[in-house]
Amino acid sequence: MEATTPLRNLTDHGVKPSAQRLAVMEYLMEHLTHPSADEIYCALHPAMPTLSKTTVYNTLRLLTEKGAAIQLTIDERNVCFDADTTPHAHFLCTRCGKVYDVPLRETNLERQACIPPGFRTEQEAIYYRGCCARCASQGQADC
Amino acid sequence: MEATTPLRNLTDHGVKPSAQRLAVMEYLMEHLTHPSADEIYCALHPAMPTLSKTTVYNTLRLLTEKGAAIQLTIDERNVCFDADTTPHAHFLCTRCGKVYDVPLRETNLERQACIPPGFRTEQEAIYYRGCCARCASQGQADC
DNA sequence: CCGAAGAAATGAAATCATTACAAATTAGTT
DNA sequence: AACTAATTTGTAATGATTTCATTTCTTCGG
Repeated sequence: MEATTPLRNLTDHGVKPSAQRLAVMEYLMEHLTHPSADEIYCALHPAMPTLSKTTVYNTLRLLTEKGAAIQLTIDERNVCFDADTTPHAHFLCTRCGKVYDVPLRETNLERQACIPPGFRTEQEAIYYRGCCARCASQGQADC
Repeated sequence: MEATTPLRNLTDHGVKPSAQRLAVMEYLMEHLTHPSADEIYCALHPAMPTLSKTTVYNTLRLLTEKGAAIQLTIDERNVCFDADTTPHAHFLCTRCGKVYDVPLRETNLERQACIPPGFRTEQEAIYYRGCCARCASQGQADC
């Protein structure tokens, strides 16, 4: 699934490429660490000094609208993004703040809940919160 | 599960009662519509003019820490809250913004994903987004 | 190759949810 | 009543995100 390029990933999802959009897409594909808009901006800005934060926000919205990326609301502090659009869950460590990918046992997630008739599901997400292995081993009493 | 009172719901979860905490808890139990902190504040303020928004935020954090309520991050605009702490999923209609409860087929949600060893899960959530039945029927082309 | 029209990007200012903090109030205890 | 701790209050700060008017690119016909 990493066999595609940032450019193809844009065009395949109907996003007209630009230098900025390519940069954001490339960053997302190379950093599957669920970065926030601000993290992406700060990482890209040195090499692309004219990049504006608004453009990063606009691009991320476009990417999620077109299905080229996923928007995660697992962290109440800020939205973060994932270029891996295949079905998987996420785990937020409330100690270190890191968001981990978690594989799913079944891919047909909709089967899990009884969505009432007439409702049309467009996105689904499974979020876990807790303490990750690293924090648990290094951690204090509450871990 | 609605067989308890706001007062009991507080004390059973180790929350020392106060007029403000009771008011917030009572509002949550009577309005299972997943209100935000601001909605709760605006609803309670007329009858309790000295109530401050900070207290609402503090109380909601306390309630979720003690397990007397659930914090939902399904809406990226603001966190919202649910006094129903039994396992169930949520559906956000991106048209009207309403958050619906969705029953689960299986209650052992952790079985669903492969949480790596050493990770300790403290909360789990299943979120759906899409178009609710009401918006779909009233709705425009995209519904 | 040139210029118009539309699309995209920029940057500054506004918005809005949430938090920080210090002062005031209330509750609990001797 | 007096004292201490817990709670509440209100204002100010923070910080993510959006708005919007202006500027810069693209594209495309002539």
